[in-house]
Amino acid sequence: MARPGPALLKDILDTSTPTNRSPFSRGLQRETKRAAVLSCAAKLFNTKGARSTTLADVASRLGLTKTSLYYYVATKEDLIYQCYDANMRQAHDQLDWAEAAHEDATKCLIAFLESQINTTLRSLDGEGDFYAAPLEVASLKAEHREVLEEEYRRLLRRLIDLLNRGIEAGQIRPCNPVITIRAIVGALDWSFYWLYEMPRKQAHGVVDVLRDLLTH
Amino acid sequence: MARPGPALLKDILDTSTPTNRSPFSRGLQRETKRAAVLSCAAKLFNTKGARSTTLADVASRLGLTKTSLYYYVATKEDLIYQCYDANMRQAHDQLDWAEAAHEDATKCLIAFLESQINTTLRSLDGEGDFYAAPLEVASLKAEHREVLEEEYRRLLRRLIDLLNRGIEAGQIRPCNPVITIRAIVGALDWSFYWLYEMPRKQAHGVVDVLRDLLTH
DNA sequence: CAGTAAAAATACTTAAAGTTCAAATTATCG
DNA sequence: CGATAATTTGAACTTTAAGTATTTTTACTG
Repeated sequence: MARPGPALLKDILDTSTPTNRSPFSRGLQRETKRAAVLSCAAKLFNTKGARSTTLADVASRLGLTKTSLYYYVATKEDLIYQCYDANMRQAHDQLDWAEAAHEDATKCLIAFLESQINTTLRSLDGEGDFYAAPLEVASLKAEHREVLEEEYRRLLRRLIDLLNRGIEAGQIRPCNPVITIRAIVGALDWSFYWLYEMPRKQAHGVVDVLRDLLTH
Repeated sequence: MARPGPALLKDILDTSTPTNRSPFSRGLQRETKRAAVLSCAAKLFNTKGARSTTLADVASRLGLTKTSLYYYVATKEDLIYQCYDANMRQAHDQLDWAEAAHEDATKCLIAFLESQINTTLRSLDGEGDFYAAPLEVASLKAEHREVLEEEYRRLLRRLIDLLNRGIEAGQIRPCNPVITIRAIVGALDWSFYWLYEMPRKQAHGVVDVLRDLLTH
């Protein structure tokens, strides 16, 4: 897997403009950098596995020493958790957004899938967004795992609800909503890998395929 | 996740019958035990992640010390690889079997999905079979990872081919075969988790749902 | 029952990677 | 510029778990 070019932390931030030296800039930069740490870690996690990625790996790609990471995260477990949690939050946010934009349940579901695919694609292209495939949730401490699993179940419930409404409205053909949603979300969880090896044009058509599968 | 009861290695083998003391019994027992080691490891990998599971964890559940495991596997990496590889082989075997049993491409595809689901269910119920969700392939050494990924791609190609034939025959409605197969296989890769929390009766109906999704 | 090979245990070494701490550097602002 | 706070670092420290050498136990065989 070809990795995007180096993403040194100092290159991410533009400290030459006055804006970034405003009274708030300190805090802003810190949060921006924190996000950059998560994003960088997420990419490495996708490439070589979260548990096998060392903090030195992450630091090195950011042009830092591993000690410096502790300025942004408490522990490695915390780093993994934060990555997964950021993705869960983003998924819920995107669903919120889709629900606000579409009265129609089917359209809403499709819009959500589209935004998820787009996030993953932007992550692959190194365009700010990041996506960490939640493959190693099971390795987290119970306290973290349970939070994520609860949010995951809540997402499933929301999607199942939309699917049911789509079926009731006659837009989506009758199917077992639980299993159908599991299949779709399962596909999305792995999408990092298969979208990578797909021409971008085709990748953007994935949503159409999913829509056809559901509605026709 | 409730774990099945202890599966001590000595309890797995019945050494009281003459059959197991045949000239070949030594070799047979060794292979049986090796399989038991893989099976036990696979279950723990599913529960707490492959990389986070220690050899001591595996050994302890088998009623052994971790040193003894080295009698059956070369390294921990080897253990993980063997688990994943066993699953890949089994998938191909099951597909071979399905192809031998069904001339019809659609029936063959469905039969394969059914056997995969059944394997996972038997694994969950501790009935001999085992399934290790291949979530941490990315963490393996390139040499191991590449073998598995090649076999994975080969499986995808075989399934896509079946799907195409089913579409040509008019049994499966037109769809993008690459993405559809990715979704199905993605769903299967996670099935360990969602089948677990599903009533067994419903779980056995998963194949019907998938069939409906493809054919109607 | 004794000899022999397989299987497992004990005790140990080692390596890697997570984590801490005090010191040094850098940036901000009066 | 000089004080102060934010950021980063180097160098240890700690822990954990993989892996090894050796011995002991167990089970088969003649």
